[in-house]
Amino acid sequence: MPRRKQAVTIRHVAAHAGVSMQTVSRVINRDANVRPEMAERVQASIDKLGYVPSLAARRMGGSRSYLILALNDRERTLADWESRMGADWVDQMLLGGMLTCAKHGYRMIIELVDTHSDHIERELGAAIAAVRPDGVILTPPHSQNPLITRLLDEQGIRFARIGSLLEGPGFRLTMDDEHAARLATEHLLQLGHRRIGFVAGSPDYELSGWRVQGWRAAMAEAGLATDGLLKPGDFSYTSGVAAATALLDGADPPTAIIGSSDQMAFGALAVARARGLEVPSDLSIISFDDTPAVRFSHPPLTAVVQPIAAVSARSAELIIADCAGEEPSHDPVVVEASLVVRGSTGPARR
Amino acid sequence: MPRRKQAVTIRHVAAHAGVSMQTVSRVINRDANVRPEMAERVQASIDKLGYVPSLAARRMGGSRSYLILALNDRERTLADWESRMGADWVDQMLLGGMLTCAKHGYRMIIELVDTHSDHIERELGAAIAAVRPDGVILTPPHSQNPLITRLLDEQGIRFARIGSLLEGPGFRLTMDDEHAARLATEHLLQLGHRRIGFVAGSPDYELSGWRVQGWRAAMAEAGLATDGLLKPGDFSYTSGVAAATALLDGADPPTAIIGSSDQMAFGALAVARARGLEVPSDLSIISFDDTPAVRFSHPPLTAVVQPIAAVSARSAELIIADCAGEEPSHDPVVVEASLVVRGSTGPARR
DNA sequence: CTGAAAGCGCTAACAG
DNA sequence: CTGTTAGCGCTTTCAG
Repeated sequence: MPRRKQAVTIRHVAAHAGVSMQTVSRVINRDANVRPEMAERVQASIDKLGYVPSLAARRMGGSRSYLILALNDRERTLADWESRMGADWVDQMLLGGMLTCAKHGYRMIIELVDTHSDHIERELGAAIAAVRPDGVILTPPHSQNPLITRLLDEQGIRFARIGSLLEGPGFRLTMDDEHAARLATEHLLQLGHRRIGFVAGSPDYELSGWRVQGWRAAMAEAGLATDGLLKPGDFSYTSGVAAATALLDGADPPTAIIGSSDQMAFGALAVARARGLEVPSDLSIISFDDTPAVRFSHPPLTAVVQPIAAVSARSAELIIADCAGEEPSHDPVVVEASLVVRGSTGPARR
Repeated sequence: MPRRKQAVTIRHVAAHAGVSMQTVSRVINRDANVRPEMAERVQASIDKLGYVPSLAARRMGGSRSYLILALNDRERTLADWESRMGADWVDQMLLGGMLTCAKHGYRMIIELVDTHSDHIERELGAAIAAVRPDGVILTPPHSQNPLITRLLDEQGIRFARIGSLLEGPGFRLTMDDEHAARLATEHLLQLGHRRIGFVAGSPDYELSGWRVQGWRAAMAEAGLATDGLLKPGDFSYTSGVAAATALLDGADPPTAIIGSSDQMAFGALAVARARGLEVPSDLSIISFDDTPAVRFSHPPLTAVVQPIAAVSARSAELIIADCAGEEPSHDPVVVEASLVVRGSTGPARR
């Protein structure tokens, strides 16, 4: 094989511009201590030679790695990919995170880690040792896993926790699930619904509780009772079926159901269909997530949109700004979710 | 901020095991020239200390970067992500490529590059200079872009070309689109169809031609004419609508249509519906790609499955084996596509 | 504001 | 088979 063409290094640029390597380094790192004309000259050489610094060498030099790790739950992610049902959580993370990284010269690397695993620390530790990322973006349920956050904290690696408000290190970001649940509930209230059922998400997720709170609060403000209207679930289709069945079998069944995930809402839709209930005329349904599938059901689902791309982008920004030395606030960042009205919600039947 | 905990390096392991750094290096690189007992002792120290070599340092040492770049078309990928219609090309690449990389200690980095851009070389060159990947996986249409393949070749970077059989450097992989088109055509022939329309994909893609060939060959073998049955398309929904319209407006309209993409097949489905044709009783439809959306249409589409995960995995394997010094064959690798029969195909109407 | 020196963690090329 | 030596390309000291 032909010898790999030697790439242009900082040394070449230095020679070309007639300055020290150090000055070139200062220019590429936007260091203030460079005379403008000097910087300009160096920049000209950089452009001329098409110089791009090597990530590996920069890392070795003792500075940043310009790498951000996006951690996702291995089991769930693989199941999503293999089932090919269109769940696009990772894509949205890439859309927001990767593009933001690119804008700042960073790259994003996706990493899958088991949640329910005793060697979680070994797995994550190995990834960190190998990659030495400048930051890690944690999604639920990792974002609230103390094994993970502690490890990261000990290693002095900054990280963002999406969907967690637990005290502790790391940037916290939420999509204000409570508010989102209110939005959904209020939409139904405006349509005249009075009995609105709610299917909770897995209790392992902080945000499951927030969503219940939002629904409860909106119902309370409307002066409505919630007795028998809350059913547990775990985000899965089957749990949605079970919850909807329980809800509709109740003494005073709801005319609308909010599911804490798209899958659970689909479960409710199936139950409705099986019982000959028309959606939305007999039963309105709202889901959480707004994954692609909700666009394809009949009717398509009114859904709470999780702005994953936006929150990933913010996560990356927080990490990158922190790397750059900007002293950032550690207050939770809120990227508000919104409601997209589609065909699964309509006026309550009188 | 607390000083970043100094990670364990090869030096620590060497000291712990009482050997030279070089010996440790040999062990982690599975070099043959190490006595088994020695290797065992070193490995014990590695495990004890939880040592994981730094990617950056390995790169700097002059060996591999353990990074593989997966190049995708920027415009199309972003459009897919933003539309949230469930296209999962990137996910499938990750599923196959990332997992394979992980198995060998590599990581995969997704990179988006404009196809129709004059600064394509600058963009790609910069990515390569920064990352110094050990290999690049090219998907269509990049895989047949001479600007890209030449650049990679000049830089001495190995790469895999998915969906291209053009002569030249790089590993070539296909999903045997010709065979796939035959499969689809033969399925329809068996159902008694004699007039089978075909909507071609964008002529910018080599595989568009292969698919047409497969269809033509199968028709010829069945002794059937193809006059007026081939319509051009560009993979898009609207082109599918146009093609299906032209086909059904023809003198002797087809009873079945094969679309070279899911989107074009959806276009055909829409046209059929608009004309009051029942699918599959009045018109059978088959699509190429098998993206998630085909599972959600009514009826769900019979489709040619593009085994993107498998072909990405093979790509990564080829690159990694090549890096490891194994002398690989440069014959095209074929990962066969398959046909999934769903509800959009049925017996031809008599 | 700029330059020189030292070293990051690892591996290649040699010695032994 | 194992150890020694010399960098890789950059950034961090620290001088000027």
